[in-house]
Amino acid sequence: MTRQNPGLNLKEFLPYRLSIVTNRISASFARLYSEKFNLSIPEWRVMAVLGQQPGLSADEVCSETEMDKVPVSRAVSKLLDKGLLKRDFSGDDRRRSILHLSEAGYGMYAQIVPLALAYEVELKSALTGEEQAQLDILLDKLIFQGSE
Amino acid sequence: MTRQNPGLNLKEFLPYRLSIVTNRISASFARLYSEKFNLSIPEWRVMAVLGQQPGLSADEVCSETEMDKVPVSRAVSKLLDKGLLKRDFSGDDRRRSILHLSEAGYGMYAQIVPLALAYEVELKSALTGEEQAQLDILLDKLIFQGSE
DNA sequence: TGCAATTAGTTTCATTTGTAACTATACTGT
DNA sequence: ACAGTATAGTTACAAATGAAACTAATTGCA
Repeated sequence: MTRQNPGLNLKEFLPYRLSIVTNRISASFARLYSEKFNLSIPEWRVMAVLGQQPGLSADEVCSETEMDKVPVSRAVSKLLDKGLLKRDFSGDDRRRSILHLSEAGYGMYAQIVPLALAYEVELKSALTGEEQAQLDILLDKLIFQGSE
Repeated sequence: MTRQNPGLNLKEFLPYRLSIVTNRISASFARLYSEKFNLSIPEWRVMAVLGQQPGLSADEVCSETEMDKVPVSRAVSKLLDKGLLKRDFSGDDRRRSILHLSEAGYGMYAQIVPLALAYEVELKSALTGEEQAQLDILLDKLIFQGSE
C-alpha cells in the first residue's frame, strides 16, 4: 500500500530534539558528581539549591527545583544520613523544615561547583558568545511558554 | 559562619535550564497522546519512528531514538498486543525483526501527527521566525557537542 | 567443519519513580 | 474553643526503568 506520510520528522521535531540534547547533557553531567561524590541526581539538586539558598524548607526546595516532594523527601533523608545536611524545624510552624548544608556538605558542594561551571563552559564552547546569549533568551521564552 | 558562595546559580546553569524546559514540554506533550490514545512515552516513540521509517529492526529503533533496548523491547511487545504493530523476522538473519505499523497503528499515528505538529507550532509561537531558525542551529551544535 | 566471540532481542531482578494514603501541625470561621 | 479544611512532610504501594544474565542466531577464523 502506498501511503502519504503525514510527515513528522522526529529529528526535526522540537520536543524530541530537546529531549535528546537534555538527556545527553544531564547524563554526562551526572557522571561527574555521581562517580566522584556518590550523589544521585535528586541529591545533587537539593544540595545545589541549598548551597545557594540556605535555610529553605523541603517544600521550597520542591518549587525551586521543580522536583516532586517525594524524591525531595528521600534525597533529604539520604543527605541527612550521609551527614551532608542539617535540618531544623521552624519554631513558627513545626511542620516546616529548615535545611542547611553541613560543613561536610558545604565542602562537597564547594568541590562540585567548579566542576559544574567548567562543564558548562565546555558545553558552551561549541557556541559563540552571541549564540550563548541568544540561547539564554530562547530558553527563557520557552520556559515561560512551557508553564502556560 | 560567613561563607563565600562558590557561585552556582541554578537558574542560570545551562544543564538545569535545559532540563526544566524539556521536562515541562515532554510532560505536556505526553499528556496529549497518553490521555487520548493511551500510549506510554516509549510506545509513542517507537510508533513515531516506524511511521516515518517502516521496516526498522528493534535495534535500529534503539539507535534512531536513543532509547535503551529494554524499553524498546517492551514497547514493541505492548504495541504488538494492542495490534498497532506488525513484526516479521528477516530471512537473512532470523534474529533481526522487521517492524511496521499495522493499519490500526498507522491510523492512530496519522491522528497523532497533526496534534504533534500543532503542539510544536504552539510552542514555537513564543519565538520569531528568526529565533526558531536560530534555535535549530543551536540545538544542532549542542547535540553534536553532547555526543563527543 | 567446529568452536569461540558477537549480535538481536527477551527476561530477571534490583533500583528508582510517582500516585495516593497517611501523620502531624496549623489555619479558618463560627 | 472547636470542627473542618489545608499544608508539610513521610510512607506504602505499584509502575517504570536499566544493568546484567540469558537465549537464540550468526560470524570469524583456526
